[in-house]
Amino acid sequence: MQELKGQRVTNQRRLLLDLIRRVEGHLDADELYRLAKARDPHVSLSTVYRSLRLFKELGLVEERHFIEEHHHYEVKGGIEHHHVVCHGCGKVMEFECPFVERMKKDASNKTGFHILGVEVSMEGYCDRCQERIEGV
Amino acid sequence: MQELKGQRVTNQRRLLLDLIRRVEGHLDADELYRLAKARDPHVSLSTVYRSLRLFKELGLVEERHFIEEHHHYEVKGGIEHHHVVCHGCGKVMEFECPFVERMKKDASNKTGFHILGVEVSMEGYCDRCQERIEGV
DNA sequence: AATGTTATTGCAAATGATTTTCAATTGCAA
DNA sequence: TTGCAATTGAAAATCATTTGCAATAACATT
Repeated sequence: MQELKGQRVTNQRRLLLDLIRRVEGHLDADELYRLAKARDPHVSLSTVYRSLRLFKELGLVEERHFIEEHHHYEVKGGIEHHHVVCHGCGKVMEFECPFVERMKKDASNKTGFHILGVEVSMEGYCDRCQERIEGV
Repeated sequence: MQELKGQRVTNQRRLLLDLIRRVEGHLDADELYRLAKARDPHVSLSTVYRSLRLFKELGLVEERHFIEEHHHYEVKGGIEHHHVVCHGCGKVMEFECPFVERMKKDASNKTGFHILGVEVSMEGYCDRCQERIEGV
């Protein structure tokens, strides 16, 4: 967005980005911190946050807002997908949504916004939790 | 979810729910606190949070997760709608989305989840901010 | 390889949002 | 009107994230 001069490729950044890429799924800052510390015991949590913000600004990772307070991060790129979160156990599943393009146009017409991103998040109960609750 | 015994109808709860209902839009906890304090100077912020949580659990209000850290709340009921948030000025607009039912079925088939809620949130730039940025 | 500049780091303290603790108060059923 | 449990306000605690600052490390230039 701004400040694109002289970013440096540091060990911690390499490590962190590598981890985010390797671990597929939806890491939060703390999980990433723990993983990173396992490999390099003196990375700091601040650096994790700072790097996440940088990666986000550079468009390398995306930030997700699920039910919880804290955020989750995943690599950008690949197929666009969306998320269902289970209220029972917190499980997150991804799915592709064939309607987003149409929704985008539709919403743009209705609101006058120039729309950059669409996030569809659903909540409910995963198959396992349905059984547990309904006692099938 | 649990504990549905003996809830009491107190002045502050009446006041808070009344405010949320009266003020249409997307209040956050702090705005609600300020509004409430204007009418009854000694409501506390804790009570605002406690009441919001209660209302949410009772299904009276819904919690929204926009770009910002803190949450926004709006009365449940009325027509189901979704949100676009402007990156430039933070403006939030609502729109109705004709695809949600289809999306819900589609996602349910794909993931096996029993889906209770769908939230479509879009981000971009509102008409005013588009002009400002593109210098039209 | 040695140097200087400047981005980056780690740590600790600061912040912002929300939750909890606890003693005092209040709603409500008896 | 009494009694008890639910609710409240105020302050402290917690959780997620950010920031200030002095020490360190990257990288371009000698």
